[in-house]
Amino acid sequence: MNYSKQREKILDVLSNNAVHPTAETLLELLKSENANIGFTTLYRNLNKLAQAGIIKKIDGLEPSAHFDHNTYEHYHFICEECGKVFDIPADVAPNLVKNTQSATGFDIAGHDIVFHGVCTECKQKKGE
Amino acid sequence: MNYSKQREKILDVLSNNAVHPTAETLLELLKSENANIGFTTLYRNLNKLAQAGIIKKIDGLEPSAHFDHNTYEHYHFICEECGKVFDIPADVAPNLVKNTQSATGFDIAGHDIVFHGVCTECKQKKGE
DNA sequence: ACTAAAATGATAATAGTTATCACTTTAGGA
DNA sequence: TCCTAAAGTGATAACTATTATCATTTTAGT
Repeated sequence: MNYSKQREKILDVLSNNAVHPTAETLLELLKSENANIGFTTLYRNLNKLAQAGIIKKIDGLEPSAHFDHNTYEHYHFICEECGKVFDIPADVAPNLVKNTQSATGFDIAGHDIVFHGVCTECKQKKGE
Repeated sequence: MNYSKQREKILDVLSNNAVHPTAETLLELLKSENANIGFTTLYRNLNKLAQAGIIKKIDGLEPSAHFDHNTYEHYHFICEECGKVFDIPADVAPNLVKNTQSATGFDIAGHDIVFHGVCTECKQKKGE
């Protein structure tokens, strides 16, 4: 990754504004500091930095929502190879809501855990 | 919520295809069963059913991604009132990845927990 | 059956993001 | 220091997933 003035500025603004901005918010922040960076460049650099592990991207891991007939509590795993979504039993995270509620004092209405990685089947295929 | 032929069919297909389909996949499934339901109707009903708690919507809870300079492990809480994102310490879910890995055998490359609800500040405002 | 409320679906619009591509910048030799 | 290939930029267009609009149809209770 070569140096670029723009990327440095983006990282700088991001470091000094740890408020989990969206790309849009970042664009405004950059503009207010007279750094007119095109949104293409912003998106490109955010993705590049996230891929390099320098920043973290918080999202649903996928653009489109999935729908589920099972409304009992459970979580999800999205396979990066085949794109399939698997159910994860809720007991992998016991007392999660209780712990979080007492740690923060927030009213928690709901939550989702999304894992991503490689499922058993695709793991085997890759090993072949 | 009044009865509708279309909604019944959507629920039917969803129940018999517990593979967490996206709206697009559902549309294809419906078409393959000769139920030509417009995508507007599909989206409307999926949202309606999710709101009624009959099905579950799996997504990132927000359309746009947020970026975070802190790459240490932590989770997120999105306030439904003010839209702010708060950090949640990782220790609310001890051994989460280990538990999930041993429960499934999948290779877990990463995960995210997103809580939603009402933050302390907005809770107070609502109480006033 | 009559009617108001609810639902449909075609069309258009929107949001957030990625693709394209001509131009510019960077970085490491010769 | 200058040359060049690789990397980066940014304007424009495109794309994907989803919601808004609204005339038409269906539902359900008198």
